[in-house]
Amino acid sequence: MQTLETKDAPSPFRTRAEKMQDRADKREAVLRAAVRMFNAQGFHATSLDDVAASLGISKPTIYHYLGNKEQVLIECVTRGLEPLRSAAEQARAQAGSGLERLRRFLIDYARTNMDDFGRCMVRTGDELLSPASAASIRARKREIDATLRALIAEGIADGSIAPVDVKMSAFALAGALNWPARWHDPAGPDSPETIATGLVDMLIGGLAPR
Amino acid sequence: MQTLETKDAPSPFRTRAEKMQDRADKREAVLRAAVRMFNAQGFHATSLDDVAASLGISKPTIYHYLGNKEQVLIECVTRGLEPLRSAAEQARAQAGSGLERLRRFLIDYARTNMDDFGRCMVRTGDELLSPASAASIRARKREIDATLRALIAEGIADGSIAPVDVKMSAFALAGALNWPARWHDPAGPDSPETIATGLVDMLIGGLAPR
DNA sequence: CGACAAATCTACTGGTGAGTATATTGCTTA
DNA sequence: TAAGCAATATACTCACCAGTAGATTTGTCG
Repeated sequence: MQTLETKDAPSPFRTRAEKMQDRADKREAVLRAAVRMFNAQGFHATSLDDVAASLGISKPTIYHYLGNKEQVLIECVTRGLEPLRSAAEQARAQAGSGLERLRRFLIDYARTNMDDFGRCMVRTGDELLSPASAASIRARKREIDATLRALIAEGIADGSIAPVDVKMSAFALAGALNWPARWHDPAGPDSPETIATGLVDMLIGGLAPR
Repeated sequence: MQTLETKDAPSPFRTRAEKMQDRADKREAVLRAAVRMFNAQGFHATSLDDVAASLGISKPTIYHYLGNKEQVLIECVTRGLEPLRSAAEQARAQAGSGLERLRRFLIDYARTNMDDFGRCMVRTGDELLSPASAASIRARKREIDATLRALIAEGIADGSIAPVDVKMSAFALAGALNWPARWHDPAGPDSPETIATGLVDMLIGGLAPR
């Protein structure tokens, strides 16, 4: 296998690695196109013919790369979930008070929910998936939720968080930070960063004056 | 028109008023059946044949009462929206500090979002409706949001609410209180009442210790 | 009574969209 | 060079479902 590559004169003969990369890139492009259309029109209202047309390819090509329509959706949701899983992992490993770690996590959580895959993940209810896939996705979401609750509980234990009801607070936080998946306009004036910190600071501080 | 009615021996001959009531009852039954199925399986995945079958009637009967499928959905959303509009009206008219009035409103808001029509209203995005209907629904939702923001602003003005960012707080509150439309299980242990007050109190108090 | 309207059915049409069968082209490898 | 595989297309099939046509029943009103 020729590992030497001429950088400035790209050969039209692709190595095996390059071809795998090509394939991955095309898969990726299909997913990006699909997720945008799912977010804009909804899953059921988006046909794979439409997705294919938007890329200038034909439907069987999508089947070649992704198997079937549900797979396309599952892959989109999975990609939306992954950064959350990773943020949760980090949060659990980090040092600092419960509140500090929670705040960091919540901001990541909110930011992630505003990108294409995150929005799709939030908006995809169980009813769109086969029972088996729905269960698997639910399980992964439950892990995120478990981390959220653990961070709240730790904050309460170390005194950095008030003695709130853990379950209720977790629901309130998740709801407030999932909601932008519905309304956020990437073309709007507020960046995801600004929105994320704005929402989180309000949730931490509450409405009542101190 | 015979206004005399024998209470204990109901006649099989219906008056005009009774017949109008009959008609309204049937419309209502169709909507209840439809909204349940929309919530359980999604709008696109629910056929009117299914809805009809669940009532032991046939599809043309639904068309007789409601025109077409979009009308069914619009009617469901409208019914979900009405209690919110009414709660907003009340809140604007009431006396008390901004925070007190806001709290009352938020609890009504949360409760409403957990009944069948409320859930449907929250979950029905613009993409399911024709542009015209979507615009009309959006306008009504904007009014609710305007009330929410006004109450927050008044609370800030009278000192019962901390000087938060009004827009951000409104989004956070709405998101947290809409979220139960996704996860609340009417058969679960917590009553809508309990959940509503739990969420609202957490949002008012915040996470940070006082 | 006879005409009309309300309520309801069965049986259809027409469109859409997921998924497939099959052909073609060109690269890779024995 | 022949076999095989990857990538892609065209052109289908099949199921489902919104919406409609038209018949039927029944109660109402002139």
